Amino acid sequence: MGTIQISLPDGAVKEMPKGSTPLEVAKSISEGLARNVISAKYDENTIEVTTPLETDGKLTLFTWNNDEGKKAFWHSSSHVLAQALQELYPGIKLTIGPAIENGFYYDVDFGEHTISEKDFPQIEKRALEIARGKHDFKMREVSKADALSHYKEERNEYKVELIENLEDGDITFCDHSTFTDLCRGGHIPNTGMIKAFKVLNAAGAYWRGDENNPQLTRVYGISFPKQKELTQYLELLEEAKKRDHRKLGRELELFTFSQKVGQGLPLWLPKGAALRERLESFLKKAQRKAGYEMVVTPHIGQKELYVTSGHYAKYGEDSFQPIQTPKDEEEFLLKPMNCPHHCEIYKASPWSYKDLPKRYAEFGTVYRYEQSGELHGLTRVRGFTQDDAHIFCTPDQLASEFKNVIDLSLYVLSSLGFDNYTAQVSVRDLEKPEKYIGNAENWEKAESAIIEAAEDKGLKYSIEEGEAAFYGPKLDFMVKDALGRSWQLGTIQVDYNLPERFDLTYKGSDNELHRPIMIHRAPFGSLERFVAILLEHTGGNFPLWLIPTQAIVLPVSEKHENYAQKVLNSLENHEIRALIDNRNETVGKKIREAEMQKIPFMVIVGEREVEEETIAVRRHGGEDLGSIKIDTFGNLISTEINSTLKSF
RNA sequence: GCCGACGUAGCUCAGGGGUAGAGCGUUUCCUUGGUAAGGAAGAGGUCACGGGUUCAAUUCCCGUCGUUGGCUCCA
Repeated sequence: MGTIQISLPDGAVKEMPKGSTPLEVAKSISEGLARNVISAKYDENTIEVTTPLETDGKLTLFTWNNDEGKKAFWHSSSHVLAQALQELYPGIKLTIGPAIENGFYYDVDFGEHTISEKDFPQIEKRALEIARGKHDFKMREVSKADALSHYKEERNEYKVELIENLEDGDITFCDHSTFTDLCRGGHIPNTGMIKAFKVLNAAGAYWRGDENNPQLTRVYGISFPKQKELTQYLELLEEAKKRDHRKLGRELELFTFSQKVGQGLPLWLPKGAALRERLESFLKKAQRKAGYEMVVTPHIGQKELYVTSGHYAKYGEDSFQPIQTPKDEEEFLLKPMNCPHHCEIYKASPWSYKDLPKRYAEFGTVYRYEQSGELHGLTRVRGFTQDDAHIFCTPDQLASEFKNVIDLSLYVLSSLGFDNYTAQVSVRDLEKPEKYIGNAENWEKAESAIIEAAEDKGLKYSIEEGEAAFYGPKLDFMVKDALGRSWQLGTIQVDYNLPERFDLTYKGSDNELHRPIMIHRAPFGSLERFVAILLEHTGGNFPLWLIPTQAIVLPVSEKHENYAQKVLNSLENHEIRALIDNRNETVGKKIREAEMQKIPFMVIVGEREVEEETIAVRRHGGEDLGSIKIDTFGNLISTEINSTLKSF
């Protein structure tokens, strides 16, 4: 029996007997590692920790502290979930059960049976019993014919379909306890590592993600090596719920909805509207410096406008239906996009290459009939305002214009304290050309323009195939909400198609007419969604420059109201947005309520302050800044604002 | 749009076949209080809406609307 050379990530090379397992390698390093090792990778292949190693290679061992380790842990847990479900609900059909970012799920066809929250405890109980049995996960190779007959016997058409798409010789089953599942591999050594198990949710999910397919039940769960970690995770979820923008929006009186006005149509309350206005003027200022011009367009446009743009063919069916007028055959649409209007603005005059780029910006409110099941607070609504702009430029200008827009977008994100966004380049799906308009050559150009710009700016980005808009590829900035759901905020799109459809031209230096290229861009995306995500990120503690009320004056008693009023006026003269609370309540209560309203500064005035002509300042959270002069306070606020809000 | 859950006072929620309750908020009065809730009294509900079962429905059943967790979609 020979030996093999196993190299480890730290560069060390272990010589081990041929057929050693990753677990044995771990043991040779340390007992502790052997206890904690969950899964392994040999060269580029995910393997079991009990898989014998037969050749030289590079071994990586994973524990719970690696994402790969968690993935194996959760994927293994989904097998346990499946076994528990199969035992409790005989006759169900299992489909797929992957690990996800936080936990795992298993998609199951329950037939006539439905499950709901009431059933979770007994599923958890059974799953934990299985886990405690410390059953080993064992992989075995199965021929395609055997695999097919196994699942045909079970009358599981889903697994049969999966296997039919696999190559013979590349099919493995995984066994543990009495349970067998089609599986590619990547498991923990045995079920005993799973000490805590929670079924989180059950929801409908289409087979293979296609709404034309049957709907399965997706059972979500999460598991941990320690009970304490589950408890902590659940506490984290509870905390996240407190940052839900729908809850904070109500508490901070920013926005509301009315069934009478209509689903998905937000009503901005005065404080929310003031906040929006501030966001708008912030961006307008930056855009002015960046050479944008504001335009204004109406909320409706003739149907023909959207037939020209292609929006009608693509989205007409799923939109608010055309508005009729007294005149026969005249139809208007609520605008779902601003770009067609802006194209017509561009068309209003002839342009020379010397005039370009033209950058038309508008806070344009658009209406889309989003599916009812999609509506969600302010993040997905049917009427919303885009901080939209369209840049019309020559091919020569495209790269630098695109990069300037990236700069502007990053400026917006950083001014609002977003540092954990991801960039995503959305390109077309080459296998579904029917989803897109325009020719391949222009798509090619547009896609590479975006990727080059992203590279040039040193953005870390992922490429998402099939996520492009129907008229062009895009670069999106994605941010997660409190519950970990990812949302698109800013977007930048390159478009060769609308200029063609609207027959936009400019005269080049050769005295010939040329086609401009369009960049669609919105650094916030929509004001509604942006405010929602910002609320969840800040928990309502907005940056000082943005927050509706920066300070509240709290007189200690009614005797100090006159002075408090003077203080308020003075704060307003310092351009501090302040309120006064002169209700007949104790200071303690006023402070408590100001704290809950998340007002950054409480300005308390009583006997001492009247005499000394000062104010006692308390910061949100409790820090006492002591008695200071109003001018000092004014300086403190402006210094703080200037440190977060740089100019563009 | 699909699958599941939910809908009781402005908000958060309890209750349950015999037409309703708490806390906070609100109103009035007392109190003039120094860094996270001072006290008292009062007002406020077609129990989402529409049907059905029942002597009786807010409660049970069905439908509609809305909200919500997912799926699908997202110009």
